[in-house]
Amino acid sequence: MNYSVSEENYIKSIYHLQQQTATVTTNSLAKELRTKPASVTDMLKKLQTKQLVEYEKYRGFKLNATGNKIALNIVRRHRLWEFFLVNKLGFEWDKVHDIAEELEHVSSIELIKKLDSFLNFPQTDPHGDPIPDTNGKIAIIKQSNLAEITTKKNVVVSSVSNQSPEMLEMLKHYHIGIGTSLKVNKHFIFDGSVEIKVVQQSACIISEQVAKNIFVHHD
Amino acid sequence: MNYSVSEENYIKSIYHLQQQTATVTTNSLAKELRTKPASVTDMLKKLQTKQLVEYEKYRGFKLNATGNKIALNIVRRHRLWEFFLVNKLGFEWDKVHDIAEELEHVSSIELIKKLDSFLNFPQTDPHGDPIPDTNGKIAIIKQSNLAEITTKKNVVVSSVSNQSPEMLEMLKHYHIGIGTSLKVNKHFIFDGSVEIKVVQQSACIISEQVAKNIFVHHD
DNA sequence: ATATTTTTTTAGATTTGTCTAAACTTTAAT
DNA sequence: ATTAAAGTTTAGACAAATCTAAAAAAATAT
Repeated sequence: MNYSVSEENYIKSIYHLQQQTATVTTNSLAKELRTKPASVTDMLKKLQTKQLVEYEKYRGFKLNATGNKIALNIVRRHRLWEFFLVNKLGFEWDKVHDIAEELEHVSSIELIKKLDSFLNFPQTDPHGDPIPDTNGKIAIIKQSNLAEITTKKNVVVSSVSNQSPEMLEMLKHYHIGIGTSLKVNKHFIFDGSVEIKVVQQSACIISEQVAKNIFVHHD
Repeated sequence: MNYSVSEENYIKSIYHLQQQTATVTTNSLAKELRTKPASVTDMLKKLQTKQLVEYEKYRGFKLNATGNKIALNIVRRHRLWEFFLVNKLGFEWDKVHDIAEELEHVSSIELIKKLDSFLNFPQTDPHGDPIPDTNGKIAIIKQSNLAEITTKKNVVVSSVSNQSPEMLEMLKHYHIGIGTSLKVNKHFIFDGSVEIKVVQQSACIISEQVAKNIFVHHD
């Protein structure tokens, strides 16, 4: 089965919202897609008749198994393209989202297969998010952010949840990227700021807001 | 100014048809786009109000300077993607057209700039067709096909006009590709077939039909 | 428990791109 | 020069995706 660009965008957005709340509301989806609630209702009826969502009037909705698989396929394409854009074309990671958003809808299966192989089967995209495999299997990387982690342990940056240019600028300044090793020295209770020590850099302090956006796993 | 996928397809098709006849007819464009003449008329009115074509009722139409520039930009994107698909992802040249047809509509200017650079600024696509530059300048490669060329000269295959799997199969069999050096030994008047000698291969005879589709330039 | 606010859905309209069938031009044939 | 055929345009309809405004349902506040 083939889906329109619009349908794919809805499916993908529902998927992303479900990562936070199991069931998604009309309003939240409208906001995510920068559209109006009425449009969401319309499209949801369509997705329901196509048997991709479970939907009950006024009650919210969620993807069923089929919908989930499709979503993961779109996410796969998106993240492979992001990897390509950053690692082959030399884009900064804060510039690739919108372009990948267009590329992900190109429908050739063979294309994605060959792209994957060309990129050498990457496991995560440039922001550290895992790339689902062909069957829609996605690695669950259990990770904690720098605000909640216990001190004195060596950790590796696995992903960054805020991908804005402003965040990228900060991270560059601190010499932090995906894969960077660092250690948390101390949490300051007063404002929640955190002192960290990036390898080969002198220790520095980051605000709680920044700390919450940097996710790490134990090496 | 930004154009819809549909508008871009019309512009590109008009451009291609104009290579053969200076002014394009409704029917021929409908055939090219696999749509109905009525739809063509509708879209042409739109392109006219957008000032991209010169159009007179019942009289055919052609791109104006603006339309031409836009067309060349689309052709540029298409051919760069074809080059990428063949030379980076390892597609056979007969499989890339439809995929490039989708990729060409991705709108980021920066993307094409970086892709061009990543591909090392190729001058021609995998079929030997020249890639227009950013300003819409396109090299006019004067070329002749093997049916019309005078014998005994060393020539280099510059492009192939029929890009079907069947043609690719033949060319592979004869060890002919873009850039292959060969010599025409003899034209047979009876059926128009041509004896050629590909470097490092023994001489062979190709039909007139094949000969007409292989274009060469003098080395 | 009732009233108010928020959220969601419906009804009806709009835009884009397409189509069919009928009308109209142009071209070709006698 | 008429007629027939071919090509083109118009008129009106349709599907997809969106919107606004009004109605309906659910959540919240008094």
